This record gives sequence, C-alpha cells and structure tokens, in this order.
Amino acid sequence: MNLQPPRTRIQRKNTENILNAGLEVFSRHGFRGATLDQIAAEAGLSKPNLLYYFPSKEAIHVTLMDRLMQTWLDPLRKLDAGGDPVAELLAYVRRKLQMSRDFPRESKLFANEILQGAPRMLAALEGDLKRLVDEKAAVVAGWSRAGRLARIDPHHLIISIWALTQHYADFDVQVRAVLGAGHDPMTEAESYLVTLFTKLLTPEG
Amino acid sequence: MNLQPPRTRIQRKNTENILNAGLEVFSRHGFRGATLDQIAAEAGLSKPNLLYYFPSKEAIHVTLMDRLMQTWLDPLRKLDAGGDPVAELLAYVRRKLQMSRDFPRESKLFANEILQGAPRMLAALEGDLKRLVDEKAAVVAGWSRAGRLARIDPHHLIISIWALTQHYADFDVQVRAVLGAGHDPMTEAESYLVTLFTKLLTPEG
DNA sequence: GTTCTTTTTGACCAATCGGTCAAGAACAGG
DNA sequence: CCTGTTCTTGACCGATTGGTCAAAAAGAAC
Repeated sequence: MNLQPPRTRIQRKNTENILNAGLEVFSRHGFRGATLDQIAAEAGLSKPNLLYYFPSKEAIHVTLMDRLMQTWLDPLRKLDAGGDPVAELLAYVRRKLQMSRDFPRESKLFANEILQGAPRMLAALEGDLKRLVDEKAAVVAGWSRAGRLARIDPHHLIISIWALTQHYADFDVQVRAVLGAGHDPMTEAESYLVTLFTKLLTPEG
Repeated sequence: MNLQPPRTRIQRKNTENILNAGLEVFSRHGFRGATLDQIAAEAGLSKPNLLYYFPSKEAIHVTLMDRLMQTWLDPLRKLDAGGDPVAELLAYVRRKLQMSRDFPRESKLFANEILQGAPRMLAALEGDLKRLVDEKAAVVAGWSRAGRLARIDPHHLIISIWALTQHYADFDVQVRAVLGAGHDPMTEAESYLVTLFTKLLTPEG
C-alpha cells in the first residue's frame, strides 16, 4: 500500500504517473465522467495495478485536489504588501495568466470541481482560500485608502483576476473559435489584461 | 415518436419536463457524468417513457445545446451600433450578468460543454458565434476609431465580458465561499463590473 | 541461488450504464 | 360503447462501471 512519502523508485514513478494520468482524464471529463480504465490506460498500467497504488478513484482525485490547492494559490501569496500597488497587482495578473498558459489541465480540473459545486473542495475554499483572500484584500484596501490605488472592491478585484485569467485556459476552445486562426490568445490576452487592469487600478490624478 | 413541433398537450408538457430535468442534471454532472435514470427521476418519468420522447441521451443534450445557443447570444445581438458606445456596452454587460443570475444552470451547461472541448458544439462556435462576434467587434472597432470609445481590442473585450459575467454563475460556490456570508454576489458584481468597464471603455478626455 | 518483499496481472464480481421490447393503460373520436 | 392511437411500464439486454482476489512475476538482500 502507498505510504507517504513513496519510498522506492518504482513507487515514486508510478504514483507520479497515475496522478498525471488522472489530471489528464479528470480535467477532460470531470470526476464522474472519468473512468479508472481510462486513467490506467493513460498511465500505462493495468487497472488492478493502479489500484495497488491508490485505494480508489476518489483517492486519486483527492490527492490531485490537495496538490492543486497548494500551487494554485502561490501567485496570490507572492503579492507583496511592500511593493508598488499597481505593479504588484499587474505582476499577479501576469503570474496567474502564466499558470493558465502552463497548466491548463490543472485549471480545468479546478473549474470542473467548482462547476459541480465543489463537493470535494468546499472546506478548502472556505478555509485556506478565504483566509488568504481576506488577508490580501486587506492589503489592497490599505493601498486604496492611502490613495496609491483606485478605490475598488478588493474581493471582487481578486475574483475578476481569477475570472479573466482562468477563462483563457478553461474556455480555450471557445476563445480560439472566436478569434479564428492566426491568433495567439495568450500573448494577446496579456497585453489586453495589462491595459484593462492598469486603467482600473491607477488612481485618479 | 417526437415530431417538431410537439402536438398534443402531453407531448408538450413531457418534452419540456425532460429538457428541464436534463438541464438540471447535465449542468451539475456534465454529459458523461449524467445518467438517464437521474434525468428520468428528475422529470418524474420512467426511463422507457423518457426514451419514448427522446431517442437517446445525446438527443436530449443536443436539443438543449441548440436551444441554449439561440438565447445565449441574444444579449449580444441587441448591441446597437446606433446607440451611445459606452452605454451600449454597459447595457450588454448588465444583460449578460442578468443571464448569469437568472439562468445559472444554462451557464453551467455551456461551461461544461466548453470545458470538455465542445465536442457537440464546436461547429456552432466556429459558425454562428464567430460570425456574430466578428460583426459586433467591427461595430466596437468603429466606435474606437471614431474616438467615441477607448482604444481596445474588440474581440478580447467581448471575451472579457463573457469571462467576468459567466464567472459569477459558473464559479458561484467559490465566489460565495470567498465573500463569506452576508454578501449578495450578483448585486455587488453589477456595480463592480460597471465601474470596471466604465474605466476601461471611456475614451481619454 | 534462496528467501522475502514488492509489484503486476487475469479472472472475476455486483452494480450500473444506455437502450430495447412487448404488452398493457389511458386517451381520443365517433 | 367501441376502436384506433397515444402513452406508460416492467422485464430484460449486453456493455461498462469501480473494485477484489489469489497467484504469478520481478526485485532486493544475502
């Protein structure tokens, strides 16, 4: 059975293999739509062998969600109360967009879970996530009060950054369909979003 | 068998019943995650009876997607080239947000389909949707050139309106978790988004 | 090479999946 | 009331689902 941390090389390799396969399949079909056979095939293992490393389909999903929450919040954690307000927030937007570019499967996995009511993640949302957001929202509110940032609702600001950046990963197919061929959605998105948030955040003066 | 349009009262009522049940179940679990038994139970019918009105699970989904495409694009169709640019776009944002408020299930159904790569909708995206967007983007570009609107990429403007408004329906659980109790996400969203797009769209003066 | 543990697998299980079918129940028009 | 159509259903189908199990294969340690 799998202990943490995985001990042997084989365990480490296969565990990582399975999680990668799970990410691939869950992000494309959602939890209920994904099958163990698909995941096993994607991982290059037989189904019983897969279940030797993880006790159930849910266990794979839970492990993925735990890992996801860790890395998903990193860009926000890096928001520095000591830096320049507009520059800090623009840098956050860029980091978040970079994650959409580099980790679209993770973004879709997250979106799938939330869409279905976050049955396996609600606690994390109301716990770690809310705490971090409240903390950073207070920083933003402080900047606003000091006149270093436009007056803006800090919670909805953060929500809108999520919406705009993750949309380019989650709705990728639609974005490409609407833009047509010959476009690089992510590069265009970066300059568009920088413009948008610069106008939104720069204090009057 | 079901002809269009449904003739008898019973056909009309049951067909509508099934589509409503399908909307409920598909929007919560995605296509693969939804089962005929769930839909039948939700519609208050036996499974064979459900299949008397629709030949397959896919037929229910296809019918829903067709209907969805019709109403989903209405707010954008109403964008009037003859109106005041900023006011017209703000009104579009409000209509779109209203749809998130009033039809969250439809929004999630759409999101589920796109997330999975739009296997049953790609043609519509690249056809009707792209045509309409291109047409309205041209209107926006005209406004920009005339100096009646800030210089902005019109396609990404429309994409950002979708992202921001639909997020409040699709990621509803997360939004509520982050805001905490005692908030009305949709009302707050409206004033936040009006502020955002006013700053973004108002031409320099 | 022997022994012990770790890893892999084919065969199998009950439950559920989408869908069929024939026969009965309800309804309509006369 | 009778008769033809519409509507409904229980029983059933093969395929697939998540998961089990015992036994074989592969490593590791000496």
